[in-house]
Amino acid sequence: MDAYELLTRNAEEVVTDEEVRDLAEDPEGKRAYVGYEPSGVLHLGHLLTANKLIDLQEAGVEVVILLADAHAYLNEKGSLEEIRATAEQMKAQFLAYGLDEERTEFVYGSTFQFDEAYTRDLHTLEQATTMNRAQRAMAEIQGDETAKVSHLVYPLMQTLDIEYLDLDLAVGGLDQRKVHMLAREKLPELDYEVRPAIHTPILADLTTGEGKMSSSEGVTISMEDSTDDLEEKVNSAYCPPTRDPEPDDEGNERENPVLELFEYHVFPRFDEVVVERPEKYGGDLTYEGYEALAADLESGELHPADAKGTLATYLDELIAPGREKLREIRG
RNA sequence: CCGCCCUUAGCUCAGACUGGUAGAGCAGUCGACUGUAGAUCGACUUGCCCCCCGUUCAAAUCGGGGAGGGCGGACCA
Repeated sequence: MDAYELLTRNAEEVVTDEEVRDLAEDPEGKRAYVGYEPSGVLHLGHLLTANKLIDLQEAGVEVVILLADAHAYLNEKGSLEEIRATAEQMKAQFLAYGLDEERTEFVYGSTFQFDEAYTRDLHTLEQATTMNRAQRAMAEIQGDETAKVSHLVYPLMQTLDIEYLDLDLAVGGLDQRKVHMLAREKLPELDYEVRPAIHTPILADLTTGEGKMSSSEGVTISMEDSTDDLEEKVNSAYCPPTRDPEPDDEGNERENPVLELFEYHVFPRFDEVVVERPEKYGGDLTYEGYEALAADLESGELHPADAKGTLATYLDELIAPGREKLREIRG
């Protein structure tokens, strides 16, 4: 797989394609980042962007993971001390998941975001940004909480992080899109360079196929899940035998979350997927890519129940090292 | 600083005027049906009624105080 393909595969959006093509010409030594609010337990949402980071490393790009302790503080996730403790757990889980320790730089936001130069730039950016714009950028991240001044500062800091971490590329879920667009617009106003962004999709809710998987309620698969938890959660997933399900009665678009998990979590990490099936149902099946599996589900060759069992097995394998790490950390 | 409105189940809200220890829809859980899930049937669960004090035989409801949230307070009309 060539560098451009590694950078863009499974991406929902690439901004801009020309800039990323340029980057792919000579990826060695270039720097890309994702910022995460520290969390004690990684879930599939984190792992989806981590998959992209693994792709980037394979293409020769240096990866920076911003452990965004100051951002989490702004977002009222606890004291800086508490936040840093969970950040350490997060770091350990990322490495267990498969990020290359030699090529991954973990940076605490608080180590540079309180510096004088940064703070001055932040205030300049505050002058250059309307409240309306900052709030719109933050809306996806903020959720239902009442808007505070901290919520307006939050995306402005993300904008500056891209400059201060000396990056060539910003990576994030599609929920980060407005923040990255704000950054692309504002960085030149401070005489800094524009950087491209790559956005991963937001996967559908497991049980309904609608909306987002980790939208507050809903079932989330995380590093904490036992093998049994995984089986139970995957088994209860919405899974019609098709890749584009009909909208529900209220007209909401639906995806097939089981197929999405195969596409975005399983196939990027495994060259071959084996469906173990009793003779009664036709015996084992082997897939080397997502398309073939999706086509078989669509045709009826692969029954959803067998797809689910297989999915749970592979997700379990992906999560196992992180789960073990968590167990160690917690004693 | 001043004024008005809101706070009841996980969510959206009814009930308050005319005190009698709470309801609906959605969600959720469990069965039936499908070799998955959903849909569809059938059953079930859910509450410091924001907090404190007071009135009362009795307070979600009335009175006082407080907290959290929303909105308004130039000019013109």
